[in-house]
Amino acid sequence: MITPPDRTPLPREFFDRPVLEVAPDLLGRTLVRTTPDGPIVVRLTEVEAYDGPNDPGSHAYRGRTARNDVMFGPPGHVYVYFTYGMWFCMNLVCGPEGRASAVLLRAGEVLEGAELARKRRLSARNDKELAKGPARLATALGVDRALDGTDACDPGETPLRVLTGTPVASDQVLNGPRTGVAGDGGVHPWRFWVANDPTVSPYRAHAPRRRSS
DNA sequence: CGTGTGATTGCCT
DNA sequence: GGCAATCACACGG
Repeated sequence: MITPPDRTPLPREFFDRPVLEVAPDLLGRTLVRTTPDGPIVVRLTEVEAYDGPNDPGSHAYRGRTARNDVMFGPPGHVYVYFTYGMWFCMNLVCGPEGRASAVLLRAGEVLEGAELARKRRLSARNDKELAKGPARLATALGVDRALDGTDACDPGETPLRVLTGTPVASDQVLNGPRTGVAGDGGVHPWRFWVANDPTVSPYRAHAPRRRSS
């Protein structure tokens, strides 16, 4: 018998903890994106931790700027950034406030609203690919910079929130090097994913760009 | 299946 | 000016 997922929103205290505690604890949780056309619901299967100014892989490593401002704010808020000239990726800010740590949401399994996600992810060959990768996840959910700084723990209307869901047992959580992170930041095994889950994105080591002629 | 490369813009040095 | 917390597609085995 299948236990229905718990639909209680995660409180701000959940995120007001060290990012290395929060990141694995997010796996299996339920991400809800509210759109005018209806909700899109995703079960989180892959995340990465970024630990503020002490982490060379973090956007906050070189201090506060206009882009990463939200990371330095209170936990439970959404940090969205634009990258490679085309894509958005989303994070949830963790505690303590001011440390500028955050969890990058990298992949998930679409539980509801797959038909809405498919309209934004026309190249997806099947439903497992709808949110397999951080930019794909953001695209599937219709997340862009308009959501940067929004509060995922607001008790009222929120475009994005996280529910208790059914957290993954710790022996089903694997970890390894972060994807696409260059230099010293690549040494930290701060990518966390659900074992044997087909919606987890393939690992890609960081590849420096070559000059085109 | 794998590897290689072009796309495209904003950010930071 | 260099390059990024990426993706899609082409091509070869």
